Amino acid sequence: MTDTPPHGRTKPSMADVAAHAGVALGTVSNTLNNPEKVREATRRKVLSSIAELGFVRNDAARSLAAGNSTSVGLVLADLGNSFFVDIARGAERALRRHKMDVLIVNSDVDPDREVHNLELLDRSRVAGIILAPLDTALAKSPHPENRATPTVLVNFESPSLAYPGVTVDERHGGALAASHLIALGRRRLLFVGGPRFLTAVNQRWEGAEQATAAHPGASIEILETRGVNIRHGRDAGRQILARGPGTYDAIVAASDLVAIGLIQILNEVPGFSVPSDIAITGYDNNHFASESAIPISTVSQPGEEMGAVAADLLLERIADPAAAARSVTLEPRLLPRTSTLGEMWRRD
Amino acid sequence: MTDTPPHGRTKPSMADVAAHAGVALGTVSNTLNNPEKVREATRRKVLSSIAELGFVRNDAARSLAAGNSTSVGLVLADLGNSFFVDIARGAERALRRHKMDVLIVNSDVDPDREVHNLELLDRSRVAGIILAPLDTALAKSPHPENRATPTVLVNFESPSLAYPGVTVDERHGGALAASHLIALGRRRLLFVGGPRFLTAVNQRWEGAEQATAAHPGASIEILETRGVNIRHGRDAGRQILARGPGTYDAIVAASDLVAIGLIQILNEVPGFSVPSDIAITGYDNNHFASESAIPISTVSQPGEEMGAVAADLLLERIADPAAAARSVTLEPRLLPRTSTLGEMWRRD
DNA sequence: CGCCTCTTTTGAAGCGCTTCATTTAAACCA
DNA sequence: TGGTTTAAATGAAGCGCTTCAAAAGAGGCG
Repeated sequence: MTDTPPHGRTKPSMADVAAHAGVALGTVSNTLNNPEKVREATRRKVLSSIAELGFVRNDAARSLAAGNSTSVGLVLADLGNSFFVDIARGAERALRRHKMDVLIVNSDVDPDREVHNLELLDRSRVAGIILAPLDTALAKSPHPENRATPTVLVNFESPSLAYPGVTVDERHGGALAASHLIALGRRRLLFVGGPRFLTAVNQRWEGAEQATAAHPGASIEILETRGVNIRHGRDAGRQILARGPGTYDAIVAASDLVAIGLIQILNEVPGFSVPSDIAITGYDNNHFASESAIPISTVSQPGEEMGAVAADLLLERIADPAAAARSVTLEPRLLPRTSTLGEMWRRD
Repeated sequence: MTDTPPHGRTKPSMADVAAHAGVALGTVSNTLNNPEKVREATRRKVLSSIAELGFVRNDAARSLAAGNSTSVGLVLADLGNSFFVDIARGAERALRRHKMDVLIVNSDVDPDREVHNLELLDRSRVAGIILAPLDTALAKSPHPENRATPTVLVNFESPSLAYPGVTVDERHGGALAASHLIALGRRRLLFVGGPRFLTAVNQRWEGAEQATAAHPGASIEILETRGVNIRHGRDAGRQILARGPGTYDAIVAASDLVAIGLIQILNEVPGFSVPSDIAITGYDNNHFASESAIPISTVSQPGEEMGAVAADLLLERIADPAAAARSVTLEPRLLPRTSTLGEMWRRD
């Protein structure tokens, strides 16, 4: 009945607000962006007009005019993987301190979508991009060596070191697991994981191998799997049983999921048990690693910290795009639990 | 040394491309948006200039000028919860068919951040928003009844039905679980979950209660917990043991995590086992529900379908914002597994 | 009261694009 | 070949904002 602003129909612009408040366009802009430049009375007038009209600033116009953006894009390889969610959380935490927002795009393990998402963010003119690919997918990117948008890599090293990046020392992680088992008195180790062409898997294996080699009397073999999911762990478990229980007294699994699969199969054998007969370590500190029936000793990747460090590197890069790319390597941490320590370890 | 375009320095604009190709600005635009209006030869010239200069269209400018956007915002309550990731996947699948992109923002269970994220997307002038809140958080939104951006709700019903929405029939899910247990011959049921003020939990309980009431001879009690994580399941398990094993012969857990916790505790008791002594159902079809040592019978929420339906509703709304809000309720599905069927059920 | 300084406010230019009324070139037909 | 259609290309207007030089207003002081 009245002529109150229509309900969310046409979105009011700054000009509408200015007219309604009886001030100039620039004053509205200042009220929002440089309030200290606007007299108290004026500011109040403007703010109440904004409220009354339900004005919402158009960020597309803002960033076009200002030539910068306050959002950062985060390209994640797989939202189903909690490691990437941790990265997102860490990045968000760090960026929120600088009043920046995070837009996440999910590539869902598909390299084509990763490229598409990268392009999407380029077009959107976000302030910067944090790219967390799955292994070697970046190679497929169209402008791998020279992206216009400031970019930081997580979990994968730029072959040319053209980008700043955050990685975790996978070799050290593998070594940590093997050393832990050896320290517990185990001698006949087996590494379970694959495929080997996955950089992370291969480095974990190399680390485990080296650590074992450094210890006379200990030996390690490898059982290559086709993936690192629970299913692959179960398959591997059956193969191990076929080789005869007692062939190995410890397993370094390439992932927590593999470890869970192994335990499910091995624990089915009467009179055989984890960890007394075979101690097992996982990798990733998957949420369920600590929650499963037999809490799994694991190597923890500092996902949140990686995200936070990546955010910091990105902010540096945005501030000075010309500076040399700085790379950070974080150390994984061993979290011993029941699957190696047995009853010595209790939850909580 | 040469004056080739500087490496990713200043981003070339359409005007640069036009100059380089020796055509008018509008022609470049047409090459990109209405190629059929441009002569073959011209188009090629433009395209090669684009490639040569490394031109990337500025979407902020595009959507400002065009007055529309090709991205949809997805506000997720908790990326750590695979249910929400499923929703994202479904929405993406549906929107990709219409060449629309999805930007995800994570509220991380914080209602304030949810509001902030909503505002962020409003400002970004995305084409529409799919909001998947955790329970009743929407009530905190500043303009709950009248958002300017087309919005669709997932997993939570708009109190005033002002928005289209997709929900799942939680009551039916609870009934499904209870009926299943009763059909297996169980009679002394217990519902474990909480807190009750969570709509979903309460409705699951109501459904279970009604289904049980419909069956003479069967009874159901409730054990309210403070949350629906594994920890809460373990706590509840200890309480149940304190009441004496045998008090109940079946449990309807409000979530898979609770079910896992319960099983961990109950299975520790010698001579007592799931499901022979107590059958247990979970809820959510969490990824680990089928992968845990005792695969858990569960009620599956069609997360991906919910996301896809939400996307369709949103597209409808974008096309005709004035149309009445349409709401869709999907039915959950019971997935019987070992935790109720025992050895009758085998993985795969 | 008048002059000078500091604070506010103004409004036009321009960010990079889409659109569309015009102009120009090509194609067709008698 | 001249006139008419149709296809292609042009370029100015304008999307909603930030910026900034310039104008206006407010104080301050002798």
